[in-house]
Amino acid sequence: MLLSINENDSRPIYQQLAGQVREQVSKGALTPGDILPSVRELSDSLGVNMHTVRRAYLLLRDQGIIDLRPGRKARISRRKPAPLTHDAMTGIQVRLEELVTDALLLGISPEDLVNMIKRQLK
Amino acid sequence: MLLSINENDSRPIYQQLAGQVREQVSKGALTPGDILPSVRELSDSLGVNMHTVRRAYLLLRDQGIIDLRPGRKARISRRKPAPLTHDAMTGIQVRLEELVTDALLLGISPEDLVNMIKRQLK
DNA sequence: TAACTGTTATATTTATTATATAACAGTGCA
DNA sequence: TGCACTGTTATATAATAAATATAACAGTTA
Repeated sequence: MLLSINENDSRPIYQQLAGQVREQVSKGALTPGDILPSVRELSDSLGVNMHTVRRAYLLLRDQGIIDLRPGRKARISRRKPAPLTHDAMTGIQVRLEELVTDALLLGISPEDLVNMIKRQLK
Repeated sequence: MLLSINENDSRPIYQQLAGQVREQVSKGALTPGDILPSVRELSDSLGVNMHTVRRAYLLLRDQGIIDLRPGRKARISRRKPAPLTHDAMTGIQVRLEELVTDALLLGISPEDLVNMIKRQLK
């Protein structure tokens, strides 16, 4: 398990943590049944509040990524992730379009962007 | 001129508006010398506060996209876009990272994003 | 001049993020 | 059976960002 906080990332801590778990699940580094650190354990090691970690876990639970049960540690869920809504899809689409055009304005080609995405996965 | 607010876009209004102007400049729908709506005009038509629109204009001015002079309407700048700075590059990088993880949180894989970029080029 | 323009100033509201403390209830192990 | 862990709930507080509300000032233009 590798979870960390990036100061240069403008997103809130709980979103970073949830994103990292989601990413490791999609990579296969975390598989169904795997146990996550407890909220207190992780918040202590990261130096953040318990509720900040918990919020990440709640987000992951709502997205069907993990299972939470009182008294037990969080586990990667065996359930299938919730289906994607149309609104959520178009929101991402719009942002991607603007990112591509902004990058073009700066002299970054779409190919560069694709490479940046791939580099991000390593 | 077509500027609008997308409820499905999680970014603040002023960032959406600035992004739309940048996009139209890169597409050629707006060219140097073109006049933007006044802050009051645009804020009235969008149903938002004057200062929200102004904030978008200030952002665009700082990016060298538009010229602002007291008493005159905002115009698309004739100046050349600033050369690609390290900060601009990391800005794109950060936005891309945010977009990728936001997409991941929604269940959109990085491969899907790559396909969306490629589809956008056709 | 009059009606527009961007600009500055101040203050308030709202929502989000993160923290701080405390207690409660379920789980699992020695 | 205890006891130390677990998630859970509750409350409250602080800091920040985003957006609004009002008002006034100064430059531009018809």
